[in-house]
Amino acid sequence: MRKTPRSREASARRRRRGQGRVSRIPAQARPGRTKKEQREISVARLLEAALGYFVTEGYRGTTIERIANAAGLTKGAVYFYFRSKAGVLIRLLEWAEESIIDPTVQAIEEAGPQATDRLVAFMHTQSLVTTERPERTALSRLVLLMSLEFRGTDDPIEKSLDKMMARLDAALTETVEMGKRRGEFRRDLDTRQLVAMIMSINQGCFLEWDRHAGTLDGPAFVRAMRLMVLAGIGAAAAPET
Amino acid sequence: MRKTPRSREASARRRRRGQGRVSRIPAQARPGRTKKEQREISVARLLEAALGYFVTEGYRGTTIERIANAAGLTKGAVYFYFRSKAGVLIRLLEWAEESIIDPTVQAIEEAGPQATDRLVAFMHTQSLVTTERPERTALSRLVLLMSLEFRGTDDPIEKSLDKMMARLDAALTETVEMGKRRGEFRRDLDTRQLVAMIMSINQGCFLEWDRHAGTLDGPAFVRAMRLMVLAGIGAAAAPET
Amino acid sequence: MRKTPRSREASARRRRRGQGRVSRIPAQARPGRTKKEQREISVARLLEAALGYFVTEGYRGTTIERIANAAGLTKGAVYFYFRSKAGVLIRLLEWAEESIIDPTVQAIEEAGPQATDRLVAFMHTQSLVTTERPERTALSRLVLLMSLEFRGTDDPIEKSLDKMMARLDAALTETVEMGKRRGEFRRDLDTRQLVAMIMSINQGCFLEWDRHAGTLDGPAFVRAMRLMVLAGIGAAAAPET
Amino acid sequence: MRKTPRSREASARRRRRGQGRVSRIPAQARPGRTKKEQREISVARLLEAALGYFVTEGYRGTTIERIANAAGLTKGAVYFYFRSKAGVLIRLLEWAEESIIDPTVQAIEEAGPQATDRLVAFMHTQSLVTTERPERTALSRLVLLMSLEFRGTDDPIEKSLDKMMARLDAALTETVEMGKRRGEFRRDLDTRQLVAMIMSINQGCFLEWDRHAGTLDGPAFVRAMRLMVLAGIGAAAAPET
DNA sequence: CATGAATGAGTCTTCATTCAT
DNA sequence: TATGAATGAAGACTCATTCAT
Repeated sequence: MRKTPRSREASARRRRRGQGRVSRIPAQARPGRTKKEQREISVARLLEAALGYFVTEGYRGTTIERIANAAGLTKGAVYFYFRSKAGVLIRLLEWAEESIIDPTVQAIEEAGPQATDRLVAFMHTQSLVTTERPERTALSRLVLLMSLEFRGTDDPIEKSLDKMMARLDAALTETVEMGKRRGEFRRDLDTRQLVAMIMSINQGCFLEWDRHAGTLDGPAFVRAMRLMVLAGIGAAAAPET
Repeated sequence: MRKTPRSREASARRRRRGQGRVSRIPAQARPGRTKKEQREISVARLLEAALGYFVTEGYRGTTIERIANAAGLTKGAVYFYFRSKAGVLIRLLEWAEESIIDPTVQAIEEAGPQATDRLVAFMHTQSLVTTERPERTALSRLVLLMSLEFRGTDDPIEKSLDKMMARLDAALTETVEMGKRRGEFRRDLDTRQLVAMIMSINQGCFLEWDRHAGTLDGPAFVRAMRLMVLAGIGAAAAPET
Repeated sequence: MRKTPRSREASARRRRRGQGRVSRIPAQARPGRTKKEQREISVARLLEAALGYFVTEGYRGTTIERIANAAGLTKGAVYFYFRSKAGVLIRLLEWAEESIIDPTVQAIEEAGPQATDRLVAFMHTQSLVTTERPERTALSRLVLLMSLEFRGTDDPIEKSLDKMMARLDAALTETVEMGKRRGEFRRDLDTRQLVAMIMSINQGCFLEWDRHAGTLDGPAFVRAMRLMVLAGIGAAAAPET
Repeated sequence: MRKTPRSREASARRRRRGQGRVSRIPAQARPGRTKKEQREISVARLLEAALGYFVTEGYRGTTIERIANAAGLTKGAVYFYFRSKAGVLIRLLEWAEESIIDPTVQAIEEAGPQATDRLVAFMHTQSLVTTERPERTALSRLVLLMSLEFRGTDDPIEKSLDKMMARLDAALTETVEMGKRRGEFRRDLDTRQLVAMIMSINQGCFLEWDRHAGTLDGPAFVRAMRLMVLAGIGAAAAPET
């Protein structure tokens, strides 16, 4: 029993002396593309592959080689496009900030005048479940998972993750304060606690969703989440028992 | 001169380890202890050290050597007491099952006749925050974190983790069903979704608590959580907006 | 400062290995070689080094590092070319099958019509002593030695070794039966025993040859062996005393 | 696939924290024995266990712990009775010298006046197969196997093994010379070669016997060996073909 | 643009050996 | 007489990273 987290799959040994190699069309062999196009395609494939592995096997659990192979390239190519393994994650995190955090913050700001609407906007843009753009869900998960994996690491990556989370905290804090002012949200709980609770539920739902991988009814789950949060935070909420 | 088939001459073994490590009194040198006592002390220290690292650096991120050193022992000692690195985790998980899952399930069963009481009992025994027995919090966190790290691993550890989670699921499912029957809980949401939500909040709170490491007011946070869950799940919950 | 989940900072890696090892020109630095050539050279060197150590120090007694160093490479290179330590042996065994067993079986089949000729062919192709292609002797020795070292191991290597030996057994059995039919060989001994005896002498001679490492006169020894076997197995053999 | 020569049997993990330990009557607990008796019993058990493992798994392949456990004792006990692992082998080798080499040399000297008788005596005392005193066979095998394993080791053990072999060589040399003088043995082969051949056959037979573990008819095999050697070495031996 | 060879630090694990009790 | 705790030096194997082509 020397296995463990995504252990040394026999698969990785497919390598050998290059005889039985899975027929893999070398990325550069594809015809009729400018270098720039090729570059973009390769980078995109690499990032997608990395994203897929990082959110399922973790950062440490993913080897550069697996990423490269999944993208139809070799290890060296990763170093051609990225400074290092961390560099890949950093790029992914930048992508997450652009496509998750920015839109979320923006959606909150652009939502109607009611705090409740803003809260709903927050939950929806987090895209817990989405079939249209699956990589968005993966990116959300990435932020959550990497926060966990890099917690207490003192790594620049931790900082940048913290920064992203802080942006969400800030947007939510503003929303909660507005909600309280407007009488939409309960006032018996500290703003800080309320924000923490919203984030808790949001993140917790990601975890649960993953845990039941596929056996949970997506739309129903999202609806349940929305109802729970609104009921829990609402002004109408039952007084302490 | 090669001795006995490539032997480890005892001769040349002059402790060359002392590169500044904390001066460490060899554990066995401590006087006046029976072997049984010594064993218990060492195992306990090792488990505590492992627990501490596993929940902060992750399983993969923790080396056997660090665990050993933190316990004032050497790598070899870990292998004297445990079969392998996984063996350490397994023992920790057994401990978690005994001291977290068992009491939680029991507390739910022994709580008053009301489903609400049972739900509160669940939340309290999960002991998100506790000063009395800090290792209980760590053990809860361990279960959560390891579930993440071993997800999709096909490792026996994953199975045992799943089993533990399933026990909580089962206890909560029963409670939710009772609550619905008795009119305590809302009926507009599927039991499965409700249970998933409770678990989500529970787990999400762990995450948030960690994330704000110490800057959150414990009791207030726990109270917020309780209020949120009760409001969200309660019969009095506001109908869908 | 802990970087990327417990990362191997490239930074601090200043070759601190140079503890007097033979000055070793990094293999890849050698100029003017295509990758294919380089690969072949490295694999060949590695296999030769491994063969040399395996037959003198045994499989267990040989470390990957020694093999690598003897080939002017580092441990990592061995794992670049072979799956594992066992993988090196397996490749060596394949080589042995091709260059020892195959030719031996073929030589027996192609030898003249007389069983005696076939037997002589068997002994000669086993190449107990040969100056032309010294690695053939080493490979023969390897098969013998590894059979011993892996005996009762339940390792796939044991199986493949058994298979090789079985091929020799089969070829000899056929030869002995033919010899008996044609009246060339004695009939007072069971075929099975006769075959076992031929193998015994063959293997025993390897052992003795090794034991007297160089102090025995090669050609004379081989001649003695041939005479012994022929006299012992011959039809003219003296009846039991 | 990280196994190999008698690899890390799961069995060795039977250890654990002493719960499921196989019920093992502690050697020292047996009543009504003087210390001297106990000593002798323990040493004997240890030596037998070591012998059994050394000849099946090899010296390197045998751990002190396995020896101890097989003898119903613990590792420490081995160090109580023997200086080291090598010490165990040395004692075993002394035993082999006493019970194999000495009797063999003596039997040769005491055999009748004919060289042939002496040669037969040599082969018989080597006791390739014997049911009466199985440890004699094991000890013979030990000498052969350890010669192989320690070959080229520069270890004192190698020297002592060489010494033992040299005694057999000497006795055989004398016998062969006598046989040539008396016209019993062929004179067309150098004495050295003849002696080497006899040793070869003797050792080769051990190997073959082991290889066919049990599927060979013992008495018939021994008889075949005797016939082969006598025919091969005899004066009546067929002239070179 | 990308590959393949090679490196070496790091990590798990094994095992002979020591020693207090 | 013997045990159990503990050590530490290997040794197998992994993987991020470098570099010539």
